[in-house]
Amino acid sequence: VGFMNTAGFMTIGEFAGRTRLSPKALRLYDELGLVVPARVDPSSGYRLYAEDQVERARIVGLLRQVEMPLARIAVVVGLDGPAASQAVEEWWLEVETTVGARRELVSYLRTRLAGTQPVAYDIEVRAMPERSLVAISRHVHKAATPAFFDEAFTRLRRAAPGIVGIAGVPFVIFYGEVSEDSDGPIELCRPVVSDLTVEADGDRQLRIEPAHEEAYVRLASKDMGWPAMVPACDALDHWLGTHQRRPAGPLRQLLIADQRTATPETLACDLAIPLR
Amino acid sequence: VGFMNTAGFMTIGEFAGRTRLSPKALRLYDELGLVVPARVDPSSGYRLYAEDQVERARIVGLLRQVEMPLARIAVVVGLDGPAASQAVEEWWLEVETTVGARRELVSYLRTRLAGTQPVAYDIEVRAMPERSLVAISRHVHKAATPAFFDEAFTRLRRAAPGIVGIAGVPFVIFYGEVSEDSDGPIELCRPVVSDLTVEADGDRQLRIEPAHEEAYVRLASKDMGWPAMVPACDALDHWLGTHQRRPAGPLRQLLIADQRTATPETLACDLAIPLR
DNA sequence: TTGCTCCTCACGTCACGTGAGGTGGC
DNA sequence: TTGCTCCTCACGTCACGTGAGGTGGC
Repeated sequence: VGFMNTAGFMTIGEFAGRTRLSPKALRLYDELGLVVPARVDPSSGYRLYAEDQVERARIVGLLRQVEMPLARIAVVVGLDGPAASQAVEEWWLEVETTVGARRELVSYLRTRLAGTQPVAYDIEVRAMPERSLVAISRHVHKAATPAFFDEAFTRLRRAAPGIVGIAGVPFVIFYGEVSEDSDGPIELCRPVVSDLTVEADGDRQLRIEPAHEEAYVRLASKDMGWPAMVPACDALDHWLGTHQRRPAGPLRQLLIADQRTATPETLACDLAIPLR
Repeated sequence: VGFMNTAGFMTIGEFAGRTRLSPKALRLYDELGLVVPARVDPSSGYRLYAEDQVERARIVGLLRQVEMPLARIAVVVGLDGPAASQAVEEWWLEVETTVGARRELVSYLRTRLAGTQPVAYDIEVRAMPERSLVAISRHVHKAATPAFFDEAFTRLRRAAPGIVGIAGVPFVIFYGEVSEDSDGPIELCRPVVSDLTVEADGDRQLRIEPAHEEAYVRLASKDMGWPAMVPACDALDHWLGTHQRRPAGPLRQLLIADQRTATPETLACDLAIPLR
C-alpha cells in the first residue's frame, strides 16, 4: 500500500488510527455521507482518506461520544463553525431538559420505593352527562405540544365561535405517553351544545361521549406538567385498586382555569380518569 | 371474557390500561420474568393479571421512564423497599456522572467548533530506546478501571520486586476507548531490565517494545482523566497533521509521578503517541 | 507460502412498535 | 356474520461489534 501513502492518502486502518474511530464505524459514516473517503479504488473498493478529512472525522467522533444521533450530527457538520456550535448547544439543552425530568422522577420513585407516606390527594368522583365534543387528535412529541395546543385551540374556537356553542371546559386526553421518543397521540376536546353543526376541517371531528363517572384530583398549575403530574397519576391508580373500579379510558386533563394567566399556585386543572 | 373479570383477573388489555404499559411491553416483561401474569389460560394462552400485580408493573414502567435497562430493573424489583430505593440511587449517580462527562465534552466541542483559539500545548518529541516490558492487558469498563490498576500494579511489583529490575516509569496504553459502554482494552506496562526473567502468571506477559520516537504533552493531575484529557489528545492529533507524522500505535499515558500523593496541579503524566 | 489488511454480507444487541396471519367469544 | 381482543412469529429501529468468507500485495 506504499503508493497510497506517497500520494498522501490513508487506508481505512490508518485513518482509524488517526481519528480513534473503528473501521466499521468509518464504513457506516461513508454510507451515510458523514465522512466520505476522498477516493475509492475502483478495482479493490479500498477506501482512501486524505489528511484534511481527519478534522471532520474527529468532530463526528466527539459528537458520538456525547451521544448525539448520527442524523443530527449530519446536520451539525453541514453548518459553519458558529452555527454548528449553536446547534450543539441547542441539542444539549434538550438533553439537559430530559435529564432534569428523569432526575425528578427518580426522586419520586425513591420515596415511593422506600415506602415513605406519599402526599395525600383528595380524590373525588362525579357523574358526567352525555356530551357532544369537537376534538382534534394528533401524534406529537413533547417538543411539538405547545405548537399543537396553539393551533388546536384556534381551530376549536373557529368551530364554536364566542361562547354561544360552548358547553364545558376544554380537556386533553392522553392516549399514549407524550415525551421525546413517544408521541401520544393526544387529543384536545371541547364540549359543545348538542345541536352544533361543525364543518369538516382536516382532523377536527365532532363526536358524542357517553355518560360516565370520573374520578379526579384538582391540581395546581405547577403540578400539571411532566413529570410533576406523576404522583397524582399514581394516586388515581391506587384509588382504582382500593375502590375496585376499572378505568373506562385513558387519563385526561380538564383545563379549569385560563392557562395564560395562571400563577404556579392557581388550581388550574383536574386530572381525571373515566370509570366503568 | 366476563368470567375472568368476576374471578378478579384482568386481560392484558385491561392490565395495560391500568398500568399505562403497552401489551407488547407486558409480553416482553412476562418473557423476561419481570411481571409474570398470575395465570395463563392453558387453551388460549391468554395472560391473566391480578390486581396486586399493578403496583409492580407501575414500578417497572416508572423505572423504564427514567431509562433504567430492563436487566437492572430485574435486580431492583427483586429487592425490598429500602434496598430498592438505594439501588435506584446508586444507578442514578452513575447516570449523573456520565452526563457530567458529556457536559464537559460538549463545552469543549462548542469552543472547538466556534473556532476559538484553543489552549496551546507544549508538544515535544523524544527518542525511546528498545525496552523490555512486563505488561498486563484487560478489557475493562470505566467503573472497573481503579480495581484493575490496583491489581495490575501489585502484580507488576511482584514481577520486578524493589527497584532492582525496574527500568523506567510505568505507563498505560489505551487500545480502545474506556467508558461505560466501551471496554478498552487497556494495558498497564512497566519497563524492566532486559535480562529479567518473569514467570508466567495469567495475563501478565513479558515483551519487547522496539525503539521509536514519541510525541508527548506533559499534563497536570487534574487534566489526566476523561474527558479532561480530550483537548490534549486533540492537540497531539493536530500536531501529527501539521508535522506530517503518522502514529505507530495508540495513545499512552506515562505515569511520571506518584498518583497517590499528587495534588491537582502536580505534573503527573505524559500523554504520548508513538511515531513511525 | 504465510500474515496482514482490506472488502462485502449477515447476524446480534436493546426495548419495544408495527404489521401479518390466525383464533375465540359476543 | 362482523368487530374486538387475544395469540405467536417476524421484521424494523440505532450505531455499531463481531465473525464469515473471499481478495490482493508484501
